Amino acid sequence: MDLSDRKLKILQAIIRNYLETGEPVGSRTISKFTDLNLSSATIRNEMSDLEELGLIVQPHTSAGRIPSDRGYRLYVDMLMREKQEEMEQLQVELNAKSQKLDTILKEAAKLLANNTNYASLITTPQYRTRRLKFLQITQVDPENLLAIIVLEGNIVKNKMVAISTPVDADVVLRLNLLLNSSLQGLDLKEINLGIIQKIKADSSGYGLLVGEILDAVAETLGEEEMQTYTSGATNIFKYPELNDSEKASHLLYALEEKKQLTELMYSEGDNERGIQVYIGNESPLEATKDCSMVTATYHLEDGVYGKIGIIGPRRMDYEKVVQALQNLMQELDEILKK
Amino acid sequence: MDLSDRKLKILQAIIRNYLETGEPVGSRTISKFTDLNLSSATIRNEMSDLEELGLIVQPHTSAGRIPSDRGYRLYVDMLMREKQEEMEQLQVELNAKSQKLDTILKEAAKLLANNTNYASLITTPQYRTRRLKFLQITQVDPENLLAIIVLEGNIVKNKMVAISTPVDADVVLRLNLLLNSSLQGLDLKEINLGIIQKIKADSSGYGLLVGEILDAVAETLGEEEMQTYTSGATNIFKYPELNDSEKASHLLYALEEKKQLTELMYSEGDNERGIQVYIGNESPLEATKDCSMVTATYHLEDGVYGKIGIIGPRRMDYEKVVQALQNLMQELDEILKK
DNA sequence: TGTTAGCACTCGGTGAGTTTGAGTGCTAAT
DNA sequence: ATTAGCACTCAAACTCACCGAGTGCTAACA
Repeated sequence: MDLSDRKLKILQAIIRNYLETGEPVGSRTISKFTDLNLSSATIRNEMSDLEELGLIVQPHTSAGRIPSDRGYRLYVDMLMREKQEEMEQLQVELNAKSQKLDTILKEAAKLLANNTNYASLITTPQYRTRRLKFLQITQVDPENLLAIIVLEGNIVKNKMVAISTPVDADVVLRLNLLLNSSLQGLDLKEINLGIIQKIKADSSGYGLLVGEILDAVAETLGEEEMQTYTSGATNIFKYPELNDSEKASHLLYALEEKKQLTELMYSEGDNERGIQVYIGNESPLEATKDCSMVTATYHLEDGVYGKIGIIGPRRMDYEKVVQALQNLMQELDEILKK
Repeated sequence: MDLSDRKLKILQAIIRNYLETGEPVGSRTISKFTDLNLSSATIRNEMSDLEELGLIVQPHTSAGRIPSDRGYRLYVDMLMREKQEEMEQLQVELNAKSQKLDTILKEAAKLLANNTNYASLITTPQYRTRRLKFLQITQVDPENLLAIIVLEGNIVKNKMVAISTPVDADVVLRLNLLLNSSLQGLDLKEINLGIIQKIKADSSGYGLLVGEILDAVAETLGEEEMQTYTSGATNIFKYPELNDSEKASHLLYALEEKKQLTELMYSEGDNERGIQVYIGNESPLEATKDCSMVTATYHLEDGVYGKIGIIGPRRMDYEKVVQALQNLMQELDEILKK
């Protein structure tokens, strides 16, 4: 049996209708809904075929049909191919008043959630490959030094270092010189034990102090602080099929914990550019078995990227979501590249 | 009609029992449950009185009784008075490995939620009255200066300032001297327009540059970035009486938005030290009409404080919650004062 | 006078039986 | 190849009787 054009049209009609109503859709509905001018009986025959092909299922005998995961998949794939060119803008407007990255990201998540009525999540970008621009040690008070670390792209981190013995100003000055000349321009990965040993050796006399500081710096840099922000978690209550306490609770828990979802978003290695769609059981995550998830990647500059995702019911308006994601990605790119 | 000791005991028994089961409790249960050795009939009479006093209510004729908001209130007040002295420790152990305030606070919220099985929230402390310890300007690259601001208590903030014209090293040095001598030791409130004008006047020649920097500094300090972290939001699904989508959705939305809840926590002005309890409709917030909320204040040092709160069902184990809050406050005090 | 036993009454919850209606599959006619 | 017609299915909604926990009241009791 083959997938005639008519069958595809019927499948599409079934999915569209189901997206709207959330109810199983019957032959009569389709017969009226489409412009194919076919009777419900004919539709029934076709539906029977579609079911045999595994694209739609009946929740129980004598109920209408709903799309299966495979059905959605086909639909999404079709969509993606079609919508490649036409691009009606969906208004997504990031207000970049604040320069702070995390504020922008949080706002982006919120925007996305509000625009789509699904839950959204977004991660901070990964800086693994950034180079150290410079490093500055300052004496704050007799017991504390402040280490300020500036990375390429003007990412600033700081760390208070409690020191065991007071030092005076010119030592701090020399420390700065030493550390900067040794570390400047290095990749975070390159600042490893070897280098640290070498610096300690070079620092005639201040070995202990230098050690303390380097440890602190390494620790600060090591804090891989990828964060994930979520928004619109409560949107899921808008969809009756997720709105039972069992499912909602699991899903919300996953959104609160974020860890698993974040991992999932980063797991699809190859597909770094472009949009990834998980439909129902395609997701390895228990909590999202009854949902669909659409993820995308935004790019800051070469090699530095973060992820955006949307979670909603299986009957998600994939068209709109993909649209919204693309717009947002574009806007993020613009703002972040400044 | 008076509140005899016996009535109090019965009320207490009713509440205790209801806290456990979540079901309306009947006279027979109390008759067995307490050591008063009274028949159910007697209990019924007493319960009838308690109902007349507005301390308990029947959800419908021929059902057991459940505590009213007033009943809970009485119970909580009794509890608070009694438990003033005895203090069995509840294990609350903050792992202070990271020095970063927000990490500690997030962990505190999580801990609290896990220990109590309710939802928790915590705000970052307010620094309004902190003094400027010192300020440092560093040249990062030809177009950018980095302003680092250290406040009392070693709170570090930083801000990148894009400058219109490049400057050389000794100008930066003089800037540092000027700004520090003018601003050091000042309260954030004291750094106002007047002072800024005066500094600009003093900065013969660099007026424009100084202006840019001061604006940036003021902006950074002005960013009153009180944040609220929540945890354990999904715990509310554990309580059937909150576990209907209408209520849960509202509550979770409030927890996601945080704004209203934060305002509420800070609204009780006078009660700055100590623990505040809102039972059901006592709260002005629509979203928590079916919940109880217990809030407490933790103190960093004079005048600097933040809030912790717990949200759960009306039948919250107030005893445990108050206990947990007190322990956590104590622990926070210790860690944060370092 | 306070406590108790007994009894009639109330009402939410449960479960069995019934009805309804949307939807299907099959067959025969077009 | 399409359609009209019809018998069949089954979840959802509704009805109804019954159960039992719990009450209020009254009368008896210590």
